[in-house]
Amino acid sequence: MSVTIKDIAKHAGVSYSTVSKALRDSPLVKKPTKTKILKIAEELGYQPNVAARSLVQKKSFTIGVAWPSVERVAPSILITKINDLLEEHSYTTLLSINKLESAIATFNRFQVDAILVFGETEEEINNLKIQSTVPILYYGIEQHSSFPTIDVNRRLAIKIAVDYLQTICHQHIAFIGDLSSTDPMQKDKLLGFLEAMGIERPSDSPEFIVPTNGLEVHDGYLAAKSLLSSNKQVTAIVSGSYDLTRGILRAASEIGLTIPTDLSIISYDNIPQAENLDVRLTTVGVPITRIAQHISQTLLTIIEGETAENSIILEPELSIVDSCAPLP
Amino acid sequence: MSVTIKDIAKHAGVSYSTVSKALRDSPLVKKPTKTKILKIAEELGYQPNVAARSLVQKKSFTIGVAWPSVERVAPSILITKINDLLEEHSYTTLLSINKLESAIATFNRFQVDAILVFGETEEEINNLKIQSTVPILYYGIEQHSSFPTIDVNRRLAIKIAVDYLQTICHQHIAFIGDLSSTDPMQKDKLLGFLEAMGIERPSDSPEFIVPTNGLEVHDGYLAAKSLLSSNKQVTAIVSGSYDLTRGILRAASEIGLTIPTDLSIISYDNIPQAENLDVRLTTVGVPITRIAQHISQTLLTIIEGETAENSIILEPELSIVDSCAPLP
DNA sequence: TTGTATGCGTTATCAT
DNA sequence: ATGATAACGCATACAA
Repeated sequence: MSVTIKDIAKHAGVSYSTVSKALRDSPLVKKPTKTKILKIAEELGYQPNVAARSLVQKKSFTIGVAWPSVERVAPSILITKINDLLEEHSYTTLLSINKLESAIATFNRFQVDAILVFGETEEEINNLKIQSTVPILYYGIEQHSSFPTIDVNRRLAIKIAVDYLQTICHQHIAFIGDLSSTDPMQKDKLLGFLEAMGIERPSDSPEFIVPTNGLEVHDGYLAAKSLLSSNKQVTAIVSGSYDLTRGILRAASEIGLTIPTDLSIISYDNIPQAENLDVRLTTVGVPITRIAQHISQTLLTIIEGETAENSIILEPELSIVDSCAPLP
Repeated sequence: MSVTIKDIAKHAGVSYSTVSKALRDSPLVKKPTKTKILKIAEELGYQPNVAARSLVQKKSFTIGVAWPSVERVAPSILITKINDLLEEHSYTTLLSINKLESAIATFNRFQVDAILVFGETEEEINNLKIQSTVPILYYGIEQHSSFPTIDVNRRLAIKIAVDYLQTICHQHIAFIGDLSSTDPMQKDKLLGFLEAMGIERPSDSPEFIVPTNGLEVHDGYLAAKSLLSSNKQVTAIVSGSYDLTRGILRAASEIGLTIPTDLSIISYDNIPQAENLDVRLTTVGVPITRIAQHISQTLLTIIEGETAENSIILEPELSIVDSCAPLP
């Protein structure tokens, strides 16, 4: 049986409403009584009952995150960041790994203050039978006007990378990316490459588009190995993800290519580079901290009831460092 | 504003206590009224308020999962399975990625019925300041008597693998595993290898212990490449994880070794092998479905208030298939 | 400054 | 078979 404010009241010899005020640090209660009550609460290991509180306040200070694909690594870093930011505003995040439909139902029953949905396709969202009382924010689907959405412009990111390579005189530029799944995020990157290179269909220029079988380091390694061992005169590679890039670097070093002298690389990326690589990577993308800030800010806004702007698209930045050099 | 049983009552022209009974499918209410009420509830998109319910029932039918390290892939498959099993008993799981201390606090405030803690070290657990009203089950720490624990005998698993290889005449057996972190689970596997081989310290026989820099496919690939290119006469490899094994297979095939003719491999593993590899792997470990069943069963038991057996250790199985053959 | 009373949405008990 | 009412833990408007 857990301890309630009434227990504290009994110990302190005051009424339980005084305890309630003291715990909420109300100015309506004298310093001495307040400290005394706080001390007793501490000793008794009091934890406020969210159920009771959210019943009366109609607010739980909790944000539900629907996350059907726990297996994916990239979003998990983002979630951690968002969680930290929301914590600063005294909100807690709770994740559900159920199917989207039942995750939303659960969060509604729990009366969370807002729901964040991660990387579902637009079709899944439109097929939802459920109507949610709680406001929902979607991340990682294509822009759409009928519900609030926040996303990253991946197409433009890759385009920026290619454009930059071209301005520093590269012509034989290859794209290594994962096209094995139906993941729209990965497809978007290819589209950016095609657009920047002025290619209509991938089949028009298959020699410079190297599809991988996944997003792991080894997938990048295999793709780069096959590309670089062939005798195509590639001078630059645009990589679809940080992990793929790590594999590419490994392949290049095995073949004896120096970065950026023999080969330039720009990596799509929005995660901080913890790992110490041989080269500091030139990257393009939206920094993950910026994404996290936007998402948590938007969540707080829609909780306030102010209808936030629908369809926010974050624009990528090119961060030029060492893995990329102009052609003579 | 969300719809309550009172709203339904108004629409149906009955008292709200009747609605409550109807929704809970009580036999105390007539068929016609029941169906009518259910229909209205459906139309109005009614979702029961967990706060109110758990306040009076002192039960939320929810299990909190403390999961501070979202980034790791292996446990996520396990969580998904546990979630499915609990769902069959009409329990919902909610994950928290906060630090253990605040995750437990949150779950206590939410009055979840039980908490499952994933892969913390014993030290962290002993340092917890917080006292939890809610029963806690720990997974993936060393056995300990003072709180309920469930874990897998990894040491024995690797030992079984080595023993088996020795009975089929292998002598030059190598171990490839991740020793880069302080993860006790990985250390345990090494201990099993040392024990089975009769080695005191790793430094006594460094040529057959190949540490990797992580648990990814590529880490296994690199380790195997260096091991197999050297001229040590290794006839069998015991691998610390499924991903490492994938890398090892890749390296072997590049070098031109046929499995199991030229090289036997036993992989530690407790995940189902979705991927189609060239060889069906001989594995050792506790099947993940069995782990999930034990965990969810134990959770339900401790919720009932029956003090479950402390420190359950699941014993591994050897599953002999194709990647392993006797030496002539 | 402190105490009393009311209501949040639901279940459960009791009366009709 | 249905309705009225108390109780769960808490916040808050109001009374003292």
